[in-house]
Amino acid sequence: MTRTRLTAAERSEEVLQAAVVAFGASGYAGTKTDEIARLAGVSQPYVIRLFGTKQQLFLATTHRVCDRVEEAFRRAGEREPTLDSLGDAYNELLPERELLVVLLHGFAASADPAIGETVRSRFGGIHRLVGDLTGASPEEVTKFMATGMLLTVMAAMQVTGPNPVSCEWATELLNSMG
Amino acid sequence: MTRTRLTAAERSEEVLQAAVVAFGASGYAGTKTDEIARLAGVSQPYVIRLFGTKQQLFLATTHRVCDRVEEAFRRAGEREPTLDSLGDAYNELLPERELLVVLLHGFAASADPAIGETVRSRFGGIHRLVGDLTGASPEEVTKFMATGMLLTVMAAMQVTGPNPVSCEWATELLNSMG
DNA sequence: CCTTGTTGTTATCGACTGATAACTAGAAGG
DNA sequence: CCTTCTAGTTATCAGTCGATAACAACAAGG
Repeated sequence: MTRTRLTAAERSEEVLQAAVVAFGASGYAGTKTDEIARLAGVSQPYVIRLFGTKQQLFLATTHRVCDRVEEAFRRAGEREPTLDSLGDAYNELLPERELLVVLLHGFAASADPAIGETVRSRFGGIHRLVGDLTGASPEEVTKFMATGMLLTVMAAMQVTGPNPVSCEWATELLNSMG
Repeated sequence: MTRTRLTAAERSEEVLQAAVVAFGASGYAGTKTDEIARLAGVSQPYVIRLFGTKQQLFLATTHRVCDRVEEAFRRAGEREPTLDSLGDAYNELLPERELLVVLLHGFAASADPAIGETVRSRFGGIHRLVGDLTGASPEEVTKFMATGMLLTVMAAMQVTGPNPVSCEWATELLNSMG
């Protein structure tokens, strides 16, 4: 078995995907760079060399996740510029549980100045994007964002997404979300 | 200055209050037991002896926070059994930012089995309590919980509560929450 | 073929951190 | 006063984890 050699950019991409999974599972402080390295199939020091520092890797991961959310929203907006359409798009992101949960971990880690600033900026950007794409009223956009946060929290608690823990209250919530 | 000697129960209470602040700031994995000890004015090994383990201390902290939320809801429900009344009660909890943010850190740390189970159970309990106290429809209760999660996330991002980071999108969200 | 640049590794450090053990000290009861 | 129980400490370990440094291996161009 010959190890495939990739360019630094290609390998960084693979590490980033591994980072989404790992950070999504255990958060910023709770994830070891070694775990990410194992998932990506490289050594731990190489992960550090590619991204400089664990914090920078987490920031890159956060940006990646936000990019994907915005991309999904934009695509949905092109198809049909309504909140329902964007909501469907968000729901289709849910199966990749780690993706959205990385967001939550970012919010939670806002006490770190660099993370806090990044997360505030990206969240604001998504909020604005939703309004711009749909032209919905501030009240409607707020309700949309609130529902999104509830869904994200439920994903973190593993009552939504793949292999959900069965919970009566969870099914009741999901049924009454419209 | 003579050190005041307290009973184990009294000291545990002080440590628990310190734990709310510390865990609220840095989360489960990101908080060191030594930091909690410093805040409580005792030595780090004593914190461990009082609670057995860092995880158990975190679980106790989560229970404490959920108890306080439920207590606030119950009190508000006695005064006036409406969602608006409970919403006001939640807003009055907001100034103690760490309190609600501990919740968020609990959700985020759900990958740990013990924490996940605890957090699911308590969240379900709060959801049920809100319905029981107000008699509101499932749709209304869901919207209430969603708004609560958005507020909690905003508290974590430090755009609500004391000394908020000023953000246009944050003020817009807060104004359109009814 | 050999030099050079880039991908990737192994070895290792140094700081941290939860937990344990052993000891100290204040209070209560006789 | 003395014993005993509990509150609390200091000292310290054992394992972790991010980061650095030095080296190895593969590819490409001359």
